[in-house]
Amino acid sequence: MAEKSRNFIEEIIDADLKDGRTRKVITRFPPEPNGYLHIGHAKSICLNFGLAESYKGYCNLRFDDTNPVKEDVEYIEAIKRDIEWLGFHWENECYGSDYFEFMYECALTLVEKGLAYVCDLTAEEIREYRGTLTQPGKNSPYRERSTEENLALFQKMRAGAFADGEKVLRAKIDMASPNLNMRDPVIYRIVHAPHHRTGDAWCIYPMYDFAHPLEDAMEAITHSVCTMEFEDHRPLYDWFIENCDCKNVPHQYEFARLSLTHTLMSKRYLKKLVDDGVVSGWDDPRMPTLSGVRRRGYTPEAIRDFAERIGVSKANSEVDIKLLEHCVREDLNKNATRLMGVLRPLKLTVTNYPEGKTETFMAEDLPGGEEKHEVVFSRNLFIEQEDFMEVKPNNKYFRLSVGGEVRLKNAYIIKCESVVKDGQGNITEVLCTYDPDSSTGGPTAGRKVKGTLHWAEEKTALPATVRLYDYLIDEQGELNTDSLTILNHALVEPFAGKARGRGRFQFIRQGYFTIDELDSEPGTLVFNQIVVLKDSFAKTLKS
RNA sequence: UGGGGUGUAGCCAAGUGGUAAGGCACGGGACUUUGACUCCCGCAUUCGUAGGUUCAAAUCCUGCCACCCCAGCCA
Repeated sequence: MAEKSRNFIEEIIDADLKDGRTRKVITRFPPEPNGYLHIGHAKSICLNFGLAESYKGYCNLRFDDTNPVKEDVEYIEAIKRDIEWLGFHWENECYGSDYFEFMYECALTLVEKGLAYVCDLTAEEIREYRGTLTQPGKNSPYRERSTEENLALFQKMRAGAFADGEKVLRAKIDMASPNLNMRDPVIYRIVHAPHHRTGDAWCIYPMYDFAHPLEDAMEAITHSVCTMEFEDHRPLYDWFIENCDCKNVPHQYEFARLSLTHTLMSKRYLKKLVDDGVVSGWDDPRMPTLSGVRRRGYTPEAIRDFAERIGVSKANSEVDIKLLEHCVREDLNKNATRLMGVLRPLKLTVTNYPEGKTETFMAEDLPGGEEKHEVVFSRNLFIEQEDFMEVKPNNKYFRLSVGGEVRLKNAYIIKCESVVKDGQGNITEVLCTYDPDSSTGGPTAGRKVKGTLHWAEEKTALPATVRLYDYLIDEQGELNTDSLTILNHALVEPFAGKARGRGRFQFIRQGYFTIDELDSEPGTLVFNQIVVLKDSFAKTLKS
């Protein structure tokens, strides 16, 4: 049995700790409050909070709210709820906007050092001056303004003297750098829009590249872990830390973001699904959001286990969603209360069982477990339509057919004697006899029969609405609107009533059904079916 | 065709000069009052590729190939 290997970031930290560069590990999880967290964020959350946990440091939750037009307080609460649900605790709840004054001071420092200037070029002109991937850019005509003029102009920007887009503050670095991020990046832009936290206190807002390192420095972050696309922003990150004379020197490290097969995770698409009404909201059980999979019955333990298993590396990869499903099943299998349920009821009458008689059997909550609940048996039952065929198709058929025997789980072995049909020839009822000695502990309890069926008793079973969330995309890769939501009625054992709102249970064979904790509709169950958003659907959204 | 990054099994991923961990998936078998679970067994003579160094290379060197990211006043 091999030891759990350390990921490359842990090795960096080990080295930093060893040679004294770091005394206490401080990380941060810095979402922009512009959408809900999804499984991809879970990887980052587990990494950042997990690192802090295992090195006995701490992790801050920081809302990177430097762009007022995209952000909203609605998302802040949702994000906090999801992180807590995953089981992590932040040391400090921070906001980039809390540091606006500090960032402004830093910008002033850069201006005073001659390392930043106010530029009057339009957005289009800046793009033209930036050059291309293969050609160097050229200097802005405003690049050589005097420090005094820059100071005055920047202060006027803050004071609201200019309209949106009229001027920007830029870092003076190198317009010929092969790294486009270093070609005099914009660090402040004018946005006359109310900010969800600072209101109209500001009309200039710092850009990510400028704000992020300063936020990290402000919070004494030691290891600023982000995704690969920021790798070539690192020289800029270091440039700001150095030139703004930061006391704390954080370092940025990058890892590959999570990509899952059959799943779309960009906020842009998820937001479109919500805005277009394709789903009922960010927490629709078909969504790959944390709030969505939570409603689908995923557990935080399963997600954390998944994050652990996929590892952390720099290789861009696509993880098979089967691994996520495996983690969920494994956790559910250990902890999910077992109940029986019948989705599409087919009447079953035990003809040799006395009318009016009932018996109570004990059913294990978990296989082999101590906890049990009662199930009532009588002459009048229901089984799943799918579990019956008048004529068995072959010898690999494990369910009930005329002349065949099966066990009703937790109860008796029954034999199908005949069926009742309606005028159209549809089977409306199955007539069976039972073996009175075959219940648990009985003389013939050990008899081997082909299969075991779930069942529900006519009078004691609870009706419930089961919502089957099916694939958004059919096998041909086309959007199948008919399958979006299928409502079914089901009968479940009385125990379901007690479990409602907290329990999870395994249902029938293939899937896990969970009790929807967030749905207000009583007795609503959600079929644990993963949402599939195939590439073709991504194309549909793009067009 | 500028810069940055990544290539180990169908999918992730360890491995840091001493002869390819582990998980998922998959296949076979045992067990079973869930066709589930559990338990066994199998699954890379080879690490993108071509050379080189070495007693020894996935690991070091050189060339080549493939894929990802960057030209927002988004993050």
